[in-house]
Amino acid sequence: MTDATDETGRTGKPAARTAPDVPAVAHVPAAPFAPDRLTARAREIVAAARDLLEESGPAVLTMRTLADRLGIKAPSLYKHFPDKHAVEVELIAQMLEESAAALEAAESRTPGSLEALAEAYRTYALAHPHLYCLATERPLPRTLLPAGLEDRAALPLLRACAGDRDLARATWAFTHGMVSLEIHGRFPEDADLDAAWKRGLRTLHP
Amino acid sequence: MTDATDETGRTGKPAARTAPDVPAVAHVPAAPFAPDRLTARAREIVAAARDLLEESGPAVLTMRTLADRLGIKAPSLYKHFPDKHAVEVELIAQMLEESAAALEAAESRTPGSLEALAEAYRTYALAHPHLYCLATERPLPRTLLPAGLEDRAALPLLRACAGDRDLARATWAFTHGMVSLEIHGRFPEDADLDAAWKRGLRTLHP
DNA sequence: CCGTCATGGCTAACAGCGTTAGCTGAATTG
DNA sequence: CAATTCAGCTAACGCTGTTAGCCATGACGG
Repeated sequence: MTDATDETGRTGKPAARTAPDVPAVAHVPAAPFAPDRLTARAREIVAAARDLLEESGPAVLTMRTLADRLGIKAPSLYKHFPDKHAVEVELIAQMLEESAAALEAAESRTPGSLEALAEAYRTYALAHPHLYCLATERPLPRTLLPAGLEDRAALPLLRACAGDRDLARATWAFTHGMVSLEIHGRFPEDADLDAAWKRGLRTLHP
Repeated sequence: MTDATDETGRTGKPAARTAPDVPAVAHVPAAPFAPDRLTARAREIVAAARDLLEESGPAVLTMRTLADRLGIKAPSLYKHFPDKHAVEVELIAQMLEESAAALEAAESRTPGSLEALAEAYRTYALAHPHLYCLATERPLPRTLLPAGLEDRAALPLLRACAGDRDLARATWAFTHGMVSLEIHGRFPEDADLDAAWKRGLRTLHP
């Protein structure tokens, strides 16, 4: 569990009195989401990286193939990012941002519905499996992410759980576990996953 | 989702009439578990690989460092395994075997207890996080694994769910999700994970 | 208008990765 | 004793992320 390269962060929040101190309204865009986070060229690079990742998987997302796709040479990428990890961080931020948006949309379509949130989560993850795994199968680079993004991604589910953090975490674990096992093909081929989803959601939210 | 290197397998079993056609007794060692699966030297190599992985993580598990630890040169490893993936497959098999054993032990200690199974699962995974991730975050190399091992690892939970496959899958997803998120430090630092585990297990098995 | 400087490309190179080819000495076997 | 297999070795290839250092372009201040 000692992987060295890690982030510890998670700034304060006064420790939370398990009761709902959760904002009741959705769509407060938590952080202003600085648009000058990246230069225009850097955004192009991230876009190309994302195409590459989603099309062909992480093994193909290489500084050289990435540069190729942009018509430049690999070392030039280092004029825009300090290292490969930094462009991966941007991809992780995109995934967080988009899945938060997907959850917020589901919430405003069907307020309070856990099923709607779960469906949105599953749909987004399965539509972007490589991106989902990239963002999910390593420690969160919290200190490098836009402020508030992690919380924003978590809030819709917490709201649907009426502020019950334990239930929200258990539900998140269930949905993440289903998606993760599904993406990696760990269920038997003939497994009825829709039924497993329904079963899990029904027992978690009776 | 097209990762090329994959295994499709999952040999037959006549499709299962959702009802418990599950063996009622534990500890039937499903497959004879051929001890000549590997030569003695190959087993030494796998043991060294495992030490390396568990001590220092996947980035350090390199053909060269592995050879170093054995006092030989990297190319010599290819006299014993066709490639690196083949030694990883052995590590995956070890993880499956050991976690199956841990679940079977918990089952025979406290028959029918989901809590006991979940605790055994969580304890094993957190004791071997790198191994757990290695075995879990890629498609199962089913065709290369000892026959019956995957099923054996799944059976205790299926028994505790009285043969209800949907419930067993939902529960597996929950436990895997909790462990995965915990290993990668995705929960807030101050999160009470014991409470989340209890909450999830209680609602899944009232 | 001209010098200065930042920007964003480039080539060459390094260390480390998985892996292959081909050699060699020791042990086993017919 | 000859032949063969085993298990090590060195050298090398193509790939990876990354660094150093060079050069053209364009913006800007005096």
